[in-house]
Amino acid sequence: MSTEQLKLSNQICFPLYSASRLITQAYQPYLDKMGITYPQYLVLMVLWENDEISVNDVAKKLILKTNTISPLLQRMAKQELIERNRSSDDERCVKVKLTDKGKALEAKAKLIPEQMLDHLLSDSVELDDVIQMRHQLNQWIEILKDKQK
Amino acid sequence: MSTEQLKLSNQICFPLYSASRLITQAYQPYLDKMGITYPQYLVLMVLWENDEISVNDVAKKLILKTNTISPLLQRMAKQELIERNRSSDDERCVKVKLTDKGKALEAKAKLIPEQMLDHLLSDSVELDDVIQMRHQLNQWIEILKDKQK
DNA sequence: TTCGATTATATCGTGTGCGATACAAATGTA
DNA sequence: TACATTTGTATCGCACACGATATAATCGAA
Repeated sequence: MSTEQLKLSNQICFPLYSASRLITQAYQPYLDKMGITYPQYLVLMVLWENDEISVNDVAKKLILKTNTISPLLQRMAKQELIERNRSSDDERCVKVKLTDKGKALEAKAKLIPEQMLDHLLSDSVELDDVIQMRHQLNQWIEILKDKQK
Repeated sequence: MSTEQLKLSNQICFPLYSASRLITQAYQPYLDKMGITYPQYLVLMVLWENDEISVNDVAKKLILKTNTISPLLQRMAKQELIERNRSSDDERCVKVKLTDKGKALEAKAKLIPEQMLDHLLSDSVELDDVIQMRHQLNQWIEILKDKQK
């Protein structure tokens, strides 16, 4: 195996790590206007698609563990963006749903992607490149999720 | 602009965020054997290429701010992986270099990329795909770094 | 039916990331 | 030379991530 290939996994992990942070930073001005963080924005997106959903299912959709999601949802409940309620079916289960305040953010949030796209595209990174990358990343994520167990 | 395109920035940001975390998790077993974290591994890689380097220059190479790097380096100094010394040229400047213990990790660390590559490649994600993605990500990072200011 | 295993959530400790701020050393300029 | 500005580092507060652990509710097999 060549030295070039030996270094490749480092050379792909670091760009992923950096690009992820930089793009999240590019979201920040828009998220600041809404008073939320990027992980909180992800939770809101899940809840706009799912009326009522368990802590566990939010975690699965975001590929996070409940020990991350649980405090995150507690902070969002404190901000009155969501409501947390024990399920009557299964007393272990906590169901989460949007408050009116949480729902109200949807309109503002829906404008973010369009504004972001201007930041993300350029001469060297075009729409087709991004679509291709998304495809590769999603396949990769599926593989890595399986190995995670 | 189509709905598909409007959603694209979210659909690329989340995969980047998830893939970054999942790949870092895949590194974890190897890093655990060395008793370091992924950001600490990045610092070591910088120091294997640079004998003596300032806190600020480490930060620039890792695209992080000094308020992240500074405590990180302090923890690494406490583990005796590195030494921190005020520069005599410029008293504001703190120079960092590897200890023998830090240098000793290099041999073990150099084996990680080869082992990782097995985890990362598959039928659906081949070497060429990864090389292509790295290229795109690096171009993207340059653009986003400029906009960061 | 009982009791060990599993599941859903929460808590704790540690290590990042990052905005805001502080402070001393160096630099530039009148 | 004075003195405002810039630069390099550190500190503080907060919000993740995540491994380890705890606890209660549910499930499942003898």
